[in-house]
Amino acid sequence: MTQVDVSPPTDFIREIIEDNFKTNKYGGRVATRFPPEPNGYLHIGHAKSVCLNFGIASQYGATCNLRLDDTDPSGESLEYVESIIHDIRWLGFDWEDRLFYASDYFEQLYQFAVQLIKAGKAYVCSLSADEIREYRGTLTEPGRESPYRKRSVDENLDLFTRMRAGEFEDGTHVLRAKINMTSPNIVMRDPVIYRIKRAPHYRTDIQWVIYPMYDFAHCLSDSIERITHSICTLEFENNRPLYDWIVAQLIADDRPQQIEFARLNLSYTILSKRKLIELVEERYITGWDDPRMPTIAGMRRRGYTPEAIRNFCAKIGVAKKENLVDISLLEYCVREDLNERAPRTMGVLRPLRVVIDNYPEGLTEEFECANHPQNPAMGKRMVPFSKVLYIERDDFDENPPNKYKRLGPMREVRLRNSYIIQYQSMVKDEQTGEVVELHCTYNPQTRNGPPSDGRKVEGVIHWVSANHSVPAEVRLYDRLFIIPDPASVEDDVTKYLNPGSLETLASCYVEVSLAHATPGSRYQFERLGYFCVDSKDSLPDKLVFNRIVSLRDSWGKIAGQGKG
RNA sequence: UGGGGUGUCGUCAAGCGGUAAGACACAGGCCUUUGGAGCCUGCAUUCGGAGGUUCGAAUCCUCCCACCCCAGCCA
Repeated sequence: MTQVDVSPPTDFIREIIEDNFKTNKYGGRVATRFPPEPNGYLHIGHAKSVCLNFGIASQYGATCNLRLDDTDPSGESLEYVESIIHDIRWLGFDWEDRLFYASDYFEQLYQFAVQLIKAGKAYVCSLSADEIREYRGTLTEPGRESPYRKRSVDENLDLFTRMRAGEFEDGTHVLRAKINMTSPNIVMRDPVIYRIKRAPHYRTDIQWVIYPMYDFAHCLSDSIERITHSICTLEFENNRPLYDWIVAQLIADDRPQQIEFARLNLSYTILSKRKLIELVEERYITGWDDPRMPTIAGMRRRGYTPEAIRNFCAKIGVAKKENLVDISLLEYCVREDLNERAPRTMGVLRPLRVVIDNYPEGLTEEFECANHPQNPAMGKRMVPFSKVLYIERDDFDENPPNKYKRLGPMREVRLRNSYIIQYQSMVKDEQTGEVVELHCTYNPQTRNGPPSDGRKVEGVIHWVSANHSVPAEVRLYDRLFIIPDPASVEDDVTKYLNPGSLETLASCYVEVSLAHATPGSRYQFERLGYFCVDSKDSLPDKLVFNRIVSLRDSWGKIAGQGKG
């Protein structure tokens, strides 16, 4: 299978790395890391960062560590760690034996803090949280120095030791870096670097009651791991001076450099962990792996491939500009990949019964069908044909609109991989007027070609033999939100959830070859889209398919409204 | 009104002083037993705006404008 071309992407980060090679910074060494906090599932935005960090590592023959940034016990859990590990592996990346946890560094980090105190660069502040906020000043007014700022090194050491020993309640003391309360950058106004938090940590349990803050832990974790390029998102730009300050106090050489890039925003969805958690907890969707979710788990269950996601990440590029990537690009990448690898099959989602009047009663023919018309290597399968069939309701119209190429009164149409049939009559429900059955005739000569008189039959529709197909449930998914940029709404974003994001069709029929389709396997239902056997709900005797993505539908555009 | 960033096609995004890549989307057309796939064509005289430097500027300078981030003991 020819791999989608992913020519080595070039971006400003790789430029920096290559500049570093020229100046011999880090001695030609490159080391990156992907540092998620285990307080939620990874989503497509994380995938961008994963691809960036691991991609750079493999491109330069370097390493990328996986580091769980678990410095705040509230909200972090093993479940999230496991999901993160699983998702990154599934995406196709490997960190070998370099799985690290910030919590593994707690002792070292503590010692670094002691070092800072001894250097007179940190102090224990006993102001309340509210007071610290007041002293911090505002965006336009400078802050004021804490009355505790002048504590002696010995007193600070004593207090910090006792903080660790658990002598104090939450919030009574913090350790602060002594930098500059009048800095125009608020981050530099004596930032808190340690807080007391009597909460059990999912890994260290109750061993610690003080935890380092991100700004302190992250740069030093990077240093401990000898990371060279610490890539993070734009909102940390203000924190970079602090990153550099801490590292400058404590690390002798090969100090890591932080580089910020713009996080991914995807249209019609939301990539804020906080909001995603809300969707899960408030049950707006079924869980982190709901196929409508932009999470890796959700996309995996939906049927997206790692290749498609990686290719998407390569296509969107890396820059510093805030962006809103059109979700149609993701869908394009999914189709591009699935078009190559998904075997073709036939399935009827909204069945309409068709009786072939002149077809022998009780006869069953087996037609050999290509699994992939453009790729003979994918082989063939047998598809049974008989007198009673199901076709898609959409493929018959009592009053065909202009340009409609499918079946209608007095029309004929090609059954995909089979005969041309001709309309004879229809049966309607007396109550509703709904068409419930069609009667057609077939032309036995047209199995493998056009009618003998050379008539051209344009329409081709898919079908399934009523007695030889298997019932299935099909879940049709659509974008999660009805507005292009749900992330930008001020009020309750759940108001903009797409009520039609899931449509369940319980009475579908798929061809017999699918009877033993295994969970997670993907197929194209010809003319409809790509479908994946649901890995959670599908059973051998009750198949459930997720629609991964529809096929491009140029008729839907002409008709004005694409239907499932 | 402080500081830090960013502004190139509808959406991403190249471009790094020599006269606007590419992709998605969109619009036409060809082909077709998937209205799929594939193929072809079109799609920024202009780079947030205004000045300036230069033979030449999206790229350099000046001023202006817009948007994003920062006042968690979150990350």
